[in-house]
Amino acid sequence: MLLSNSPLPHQQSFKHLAGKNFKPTPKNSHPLSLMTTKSKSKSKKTLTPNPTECTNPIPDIEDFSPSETLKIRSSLLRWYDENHRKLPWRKETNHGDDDEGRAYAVWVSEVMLQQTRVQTVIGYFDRWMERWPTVQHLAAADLEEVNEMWAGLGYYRRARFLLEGAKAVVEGGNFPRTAAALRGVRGIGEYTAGAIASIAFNEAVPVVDGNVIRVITRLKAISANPKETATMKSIWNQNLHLLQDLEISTRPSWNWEQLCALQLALIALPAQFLISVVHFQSQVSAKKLRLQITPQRF
DNA sequence: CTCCCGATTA
DNA sequence: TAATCGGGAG
Repeated sequence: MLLSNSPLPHQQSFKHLAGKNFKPTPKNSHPLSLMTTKSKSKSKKTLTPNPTECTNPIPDIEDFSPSETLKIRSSLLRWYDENHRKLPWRKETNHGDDDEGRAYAVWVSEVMLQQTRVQTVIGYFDRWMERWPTVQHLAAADLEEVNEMWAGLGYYRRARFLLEGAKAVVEGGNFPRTAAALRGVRGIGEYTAGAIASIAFNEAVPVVDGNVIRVITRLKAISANPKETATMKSIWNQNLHLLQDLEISTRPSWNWEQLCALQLALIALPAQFLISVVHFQSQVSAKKLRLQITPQRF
C-alpha cells in the first residue's frame, strides 16, 4: 500500500519514496555493529562458546523501549492525520458498515500495488471495482475477462490468483477475517494477509513491506541486511511492538482508526517524514544516528 | 531457500 | 546485457 504524495519515479521499489540520493544502507557499515550480515556463524544452535555471541545474533537491532514506542507512534499518527492521502481503496467511512467490502478493495489494491505505481493503479482499480464491485462479482468472472481488465499491468499470474482466491472465498461462504485465515487464500501471503486483517478487520497484526523495512531500519539505524531472515524476523517484531498496547498511546482509546492509521503511516511513510523525525531519532539512538543517518541521505 | 514476473536502470 | 526491485509460490 503505497500512499506517497510524491510522484513515483520507479515501480516496484521503495526507493522512490526516499528521493534521488537514497542509497540502501550498506552492509556491515555500522561501526557499532559487531556482527552483521556476513558473519557466517551458522553455529547458532547448541554451540555458544563465545559469551558475547550468545545474546543476540543481530547486535544493532534492539527492541523499542516503551518511551520510544510512544514517541514513534505519536509521530506516525500525527503524520498520518496531517498528510495522508485519500485513495479510492481506502474509504474514510466508519468501519462498522462494510468491512468485507473494504477487505476486498484492500486486497485488489494491494495485489496491483505489488507491481505498479500508485498513479497507474488508481485507474485500474476504479475500472476493476466498477466491473466487479464485490468478491461475489469477481468470483463469477472468468479468466479471459480478468486478463482483459488486467492488461497492461503485467504479472498475469497474480490476476489469476486473485480470481482463484475470490472464487475460493465465495465458495467458502464467508470472508476470512484473520491474517491466519487469509493466508490460506491464493495469492495472499504474509504481507497482504496482514494488511487486509488489520486495515479491514481490526486485527493488530504487524505488516512489513519494503517501505516498512526502510522506515524501521532508519528509525533504529539498523545496518543488518534485510535479506537475512533473522533481520526480517526482527523487523516484523519491531512493527509488532508498535502495535501493542495501543491504549497507552496518545489517542484516547484503542480503535480501528488508530490501528489503521499506524499501519498506513508505516506502509506509506514518505521520505519527507523521515527528515522531520530526525530530531527524536537523536533521542532514540543518538550514537547510531550520528554515525549513520545523514540528512542528505533522504 | 529459489524462482517468478516486467519495467526500469546500470 | 544484466541487475534490480517485492511479494508470493513452490
